[in-house]
Amino acid sequence: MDSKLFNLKAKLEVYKAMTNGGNFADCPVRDVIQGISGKWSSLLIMALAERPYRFGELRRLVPDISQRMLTQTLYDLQRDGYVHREVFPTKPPSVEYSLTDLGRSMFAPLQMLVQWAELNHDAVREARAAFDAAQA
Amino acid sequence: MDSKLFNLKAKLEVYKAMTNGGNFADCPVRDVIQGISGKWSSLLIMALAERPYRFGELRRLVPDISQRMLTQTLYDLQRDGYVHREVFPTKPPSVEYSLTDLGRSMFAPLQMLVQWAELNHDAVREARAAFDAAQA
DNA sequence: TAGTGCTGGTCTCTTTTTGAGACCACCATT
DNA sequence: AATGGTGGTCTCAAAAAGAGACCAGCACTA
Repeated sequence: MDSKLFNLKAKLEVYKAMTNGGNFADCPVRDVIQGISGKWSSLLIMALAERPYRFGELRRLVPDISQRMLTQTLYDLQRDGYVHREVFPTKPPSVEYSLTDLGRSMFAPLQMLVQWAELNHDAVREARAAFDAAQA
Repeated sequence: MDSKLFNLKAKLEVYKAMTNGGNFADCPVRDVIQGISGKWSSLLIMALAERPYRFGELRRLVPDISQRMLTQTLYDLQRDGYVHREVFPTKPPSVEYSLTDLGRSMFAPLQMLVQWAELNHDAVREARAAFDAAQA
């Protein structure tokens, strides 16, 4: 099998899905991507990929998230099926958040992006500095 | 038990995982991820990965983006080094946006996420429906 | 017994971000 | 002379996010 041809075909398939046949509005990929492209979503998924966390642990782990946004982002992730929420009847009741199978399967490609970010953050910062210098 | 020490250890573990060995003060992954996690960023990168586009083409391609957000998102992507902006001295002057090498290298892992989204958007939609039904 | 802290939130208010749409100069076509 | 396409900016309203007060329940402490 010709791997280049295969890649091209896969690529075209992806574009087709992305564009919903030429229409970028009402596209399922967009629907899914937007669900995880919030400011805190990917961060929380990365944290929960390591191990389950409780609400207060996450709050302390990500010090600059407001309690309100933590509640809401976890709610949204739970709604989309990435995160499982379990209440334990301890006193006081504790709530544990963990990734579902769907969440874990989504984390695999997300991790690629994280690795890219780690490798290329210098290039991005340099581009930013160069752009700002050129603007001034 | 020393809860402060425990929390600090957990913190370091997670950020180590996220940054693949980096430290907390300079968390590059978050910086980079947030640059492409906007509502329109990934969408425009996906479009420009196909071929260069002009401003008006992009506007028609993504009908529900406002002109203001298109301008701003392209500006941000250009600043971070993902997108190249070239003005052609035609009459009226036309502006072409294209991915840089950095942008193309970033699109590779982003594409993984897009493929995942294409394969799993049914699962996500079902999770959403089930969750909403359970809430009602 | 009264205070203090920890649990996981909700509620309100303010600030930031986004969206909708008017407006702009320039030029070609009709 | 009017119309439409070029790539924007500007203003104002709406939506989203941030800051911080507040809550009930229980455990520990003074």
